[in-house]
Amino acid sequence: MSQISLTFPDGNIRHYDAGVTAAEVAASIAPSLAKAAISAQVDGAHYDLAWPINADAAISINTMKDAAPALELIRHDLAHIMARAVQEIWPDVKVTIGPVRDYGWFYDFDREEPFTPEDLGQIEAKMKQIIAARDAVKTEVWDRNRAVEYYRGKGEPFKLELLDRIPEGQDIRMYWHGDWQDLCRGPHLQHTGQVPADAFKLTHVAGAYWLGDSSRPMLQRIYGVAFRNRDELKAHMTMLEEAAKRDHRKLGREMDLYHMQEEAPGQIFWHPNGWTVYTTLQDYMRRQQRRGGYVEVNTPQVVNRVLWEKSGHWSNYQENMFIVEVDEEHAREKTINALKPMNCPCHVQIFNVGLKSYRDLPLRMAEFGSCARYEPSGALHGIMRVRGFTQDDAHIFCTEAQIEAEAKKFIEFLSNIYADLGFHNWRIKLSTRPEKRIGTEESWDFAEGALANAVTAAGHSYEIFPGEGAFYGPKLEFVLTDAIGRDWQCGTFQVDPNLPERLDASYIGQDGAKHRPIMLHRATLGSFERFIGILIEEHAGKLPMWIAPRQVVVASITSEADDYVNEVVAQLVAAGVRAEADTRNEKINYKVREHSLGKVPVILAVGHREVEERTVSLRRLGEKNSEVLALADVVPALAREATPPDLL
RNA sequence: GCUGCUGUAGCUCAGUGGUAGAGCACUCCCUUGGUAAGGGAGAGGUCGACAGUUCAAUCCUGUCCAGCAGCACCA
Repeated sequence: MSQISLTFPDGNIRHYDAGVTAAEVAASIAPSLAKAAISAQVDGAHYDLAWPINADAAISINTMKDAAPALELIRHDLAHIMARAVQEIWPDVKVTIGPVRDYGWFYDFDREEPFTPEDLGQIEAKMKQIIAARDAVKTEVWDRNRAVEYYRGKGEPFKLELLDRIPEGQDIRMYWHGDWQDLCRGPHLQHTGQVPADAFKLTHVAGAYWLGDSSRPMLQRIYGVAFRNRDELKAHMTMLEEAAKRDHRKLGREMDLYHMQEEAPGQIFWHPNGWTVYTTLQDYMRRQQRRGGYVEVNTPQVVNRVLWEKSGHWSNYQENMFIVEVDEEHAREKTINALKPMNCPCHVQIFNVGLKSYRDLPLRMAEFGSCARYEPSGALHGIMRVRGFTQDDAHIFCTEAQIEAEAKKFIEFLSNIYADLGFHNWRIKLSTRPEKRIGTEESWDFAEGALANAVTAAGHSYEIFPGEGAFYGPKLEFVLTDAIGRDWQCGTFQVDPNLPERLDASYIGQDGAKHRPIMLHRATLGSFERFIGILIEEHAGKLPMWIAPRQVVVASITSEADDYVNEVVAQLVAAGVRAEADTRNEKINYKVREHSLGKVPVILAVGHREVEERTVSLRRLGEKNSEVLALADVVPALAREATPPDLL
């Protein structure tokens, strides 16, 4: 038998017979390690302790202390244990797949009746029994025909389909614990008892399409979370509770920012507080765009279908558009219009008026464009995914050679704005050519290269999402994460040679001939609605002072201070601060509590003492202590704090 | 759009086949109180909408609407 050399993390090299398992390697080092071992990394790949190692490799033995592999194994094995538990309780349920995901796993089942919350309790109890049984786990490599026979005999159509999808030549591995088996590539723990029985929880059931395809059957997906021990599980549950407190839908109500109601699903009734946030942000963006070399325009809401036919939206986007039929006088047929779902076709109309010269390029045309999209009902989510929204949209008409510089300029523009708004953790995705696309390979190479170079030149990195680009060109997406870890695309930068072509945009080049411009679609915040939602969650409602709708509340401690309260408010308002008086007949405790819950950044309390001394007692949101300051000093200081960062 | 769940006062939620309750919020009164809920009284609901079953429906059934969790969608 041939020998192989395994290199350990400390640089040691040991020699073993080829085919040695990680379990044997661990045993050769120390009995304690053999006992603690759960898996190994072999040349970076995650290996089951029982798999043979056939060639020289770098190896390290994993124990429960290695969080990533430990969690992977625990969650993975729990998926199998759950599937077994379900089949033991309901033998006719068909099993499908059950991958590991953030914080846990899920498994999809095919069953007539829905799983109920009580069922989850029953499944959990059964899982604990399986764990307590400490059934040994074994993996076998099966011949394809045998596996097909087996699943045919058992009547597991989904497994048969999975087998079909395993490429010829790849091992078909069967995973066993007790009498139960599942098709699985592993790796696994050595026995079910290695899974902590008190550190997992089944969380919820939801529908999910088989293989993610909406034309396939809908299965029932059971989600679970799992950790290495009870404390980690508890910490996770606490984290979820904290995240729920940041939910913009809850905070939006508590801060009296907006509401929604069923007569206008997916649309927002902005209250005075919310509209203050909105307009503050919009004013800020308008200043930024002016500085950034944009011109601002405004275009119609209701546009005849003829334009949408030309732009291609009518054939590609119609089911997402609000169609408006108008019975015009004297017209033989109804006129069909659509609310604009995007601003781009209208911007091209402006570009197309008059002749444009190469000297006009790049032409950066911005609009706070109100759009209406008939989003699927199940997609609606608070103010983050709505049917009526306003984009901070712009289209840059330019030449191909200008793409890279414009992209770099935009990334810098966006970085500064995100920083001003308190966002420092965001990612850039580069979506490249999809399968269905137009344009030459050279033009794709060029555009993708220009975007990639621009990101690097602006000092950022990007992740590539192959095939995720639009059919006409690649794009950059700027992604922020919400309170419970969901990603939201906000900024975007897309290269589009298609729409200028369709809508016949052109400019006169240096050579005196007509040329086709490239159009760059770009948005920084994305939509004000979504961005405000993220802003609320990011700051847990404690918005930066300059954005907060009510910046200062001046509260009287005794009604004898009311006149002074009004004087302080008047001075603050005159200095440009959004200040309000609270002279209600309530105790100061009550007022402090209420305005703290309402997320007012600064409360100024005034009583006899402050009236006498012409001071205020200043308390900041989230702080216990207050400080007494001279009114003459406080007004300019707060005015400064309340000023948008670009105006300081 | 699909699967499941939910819809009772402004908010959070009890509850019942015989047309409804709590706490907070709101209004008024008392209280003038020093940094996260002072006390009392009062007002407030077509029990999501529409059908059906029933002597009787907020409760049972059906359809629809909306919300929630996922999935799909998100040029």
